[in-house]
Amino acid sequence: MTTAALAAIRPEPFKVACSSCNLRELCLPVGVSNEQLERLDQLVSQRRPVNRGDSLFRAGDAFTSLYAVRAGFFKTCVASEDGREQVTGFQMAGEVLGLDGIGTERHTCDAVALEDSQVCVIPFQQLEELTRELTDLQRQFHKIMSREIVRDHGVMLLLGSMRAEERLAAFLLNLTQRLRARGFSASSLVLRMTREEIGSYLGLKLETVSRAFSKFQDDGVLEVKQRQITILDSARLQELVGAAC
Amino acid sequence: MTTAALAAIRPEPFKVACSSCNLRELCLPVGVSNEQLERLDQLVSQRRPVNRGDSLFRAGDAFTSLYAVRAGFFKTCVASEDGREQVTGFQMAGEVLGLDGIGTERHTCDAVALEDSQVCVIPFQQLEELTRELTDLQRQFHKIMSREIVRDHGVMLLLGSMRAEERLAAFLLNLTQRLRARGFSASSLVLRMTREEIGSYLGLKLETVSRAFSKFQDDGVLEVKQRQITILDSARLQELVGAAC
DNA sequence: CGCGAGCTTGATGCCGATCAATGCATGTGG
DNA sequence: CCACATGCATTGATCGGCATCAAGCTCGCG
Repeated sequence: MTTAALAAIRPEPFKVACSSCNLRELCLPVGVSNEQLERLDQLVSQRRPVNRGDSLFRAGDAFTSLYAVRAGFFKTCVASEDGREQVTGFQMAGEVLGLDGIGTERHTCDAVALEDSQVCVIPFQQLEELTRELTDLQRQFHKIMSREIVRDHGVMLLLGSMRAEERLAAFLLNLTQRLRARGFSASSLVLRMTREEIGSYLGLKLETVSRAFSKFQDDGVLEVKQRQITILDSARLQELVGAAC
Repeated sequence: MTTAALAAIRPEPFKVACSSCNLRELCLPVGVSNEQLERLDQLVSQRRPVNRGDSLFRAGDAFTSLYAVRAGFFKTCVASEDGREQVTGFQMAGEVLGLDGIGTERHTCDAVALEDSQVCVIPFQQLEELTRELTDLQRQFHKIMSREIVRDHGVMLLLGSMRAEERLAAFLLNLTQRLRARGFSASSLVLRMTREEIGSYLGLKLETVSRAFSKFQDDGVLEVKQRQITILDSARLQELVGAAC
């Protein structure tokens, strides 16, 4: 039996190839033609597993690569000198980690896996080289960076001008929207992060997050069972968020 | 008399050329060699004045160009659907505006001049083409985007975990640091924005900003005369900010 | 000079932080 | 298998920082 036939029977469980990745419509390859994708496949040849609780990189680490979340869930957080910590984002499949490191060639935040995860390693210097040749890839890379900036502005609006329940509502709607784009239910989700992590992201204490969840449950907007959330009244959740998130 | 001689006597007051711009060590040309700079000069051929109070672009406008602040001072702000507004940044000479528009090909925030200003217009599509050829330019462009992301993370930390006086201290130190990089005094500055705009940026009401200024003055940290600020005790200001900004 | 935008300062109230106790799920060793 | 520890979440009571409301003040400008 040929190796090709063998591969057909028992394919590599996680073949490292953007061209055959089911996330390619959400990730770096968006808009890149199939023949050009082969070039990207050569570049993104390495996978790296990250266990729950482990960090993919830490603030201060030398920057060499970007990472695309292949499976799992991450948080990124920055710390101030006196130890205060701020979660700056949560990343799910298809999203890119490490953009913060380009500017100074050192990472400026920690990226921590919130469940057992796997990332695709994208060596940055080679990516820059390839984007010089593949204009579609260049365009998509620039869009990813720009959207990160726009996302951050949305969080600044949230932190600067919304009240606790509005923040939580905006957070939940953002999560479900991203989950829906990945084919998951729009009304049922399992939180991968603790109340404390949600609070840090939203500029609230964990007790306040918990109270807001309880309030939403009392009002019939959500059903909350620990980290299992069901959205009962999506319209009301929308109303609670006056913001453009 | 030749035109060259004429030009020597009465040069164009604002020649549009990165190669002869005194901001080139802060702006897009950082790290770009002199011969390559000529290519950039061809691209950045247009200046645009923006009067105080006018906007350079607004949320929803089609995105075509980036803008480098040549002279003056800007704020960028996003608005939520229900009218709440959040200042997302203040930009001074050498800083780049418009990065938010790349992702969706529409601007997502307003950029408003806080004093009579002038920007260099950088047509984005042509910039992308040029970065494919000039690796130093590409590198610098990516760094500028990345630093914007890192800056935003710093603001998120500030908004999420600092108290009023800490926020104002961090804001002032950030401003003076950027002014110093432009050759201005590290201890004396004139604010170009109102208390309300500072408050919006810092997630505070204008009264709180005003009180924090008064407190700093009472404590001998600052001298405050309307918008004329003198820093008397820079070390104490640093202490007030535990953060890594 | 008088107007108005922006700033300061005071009095009061509320939202979310803080402190504290309990509940609940998971895991571990006796 | 149960007892207990541990981590996370919920809920209540109290407190404090900042928002809000309100009144004057300053300065530039027509």
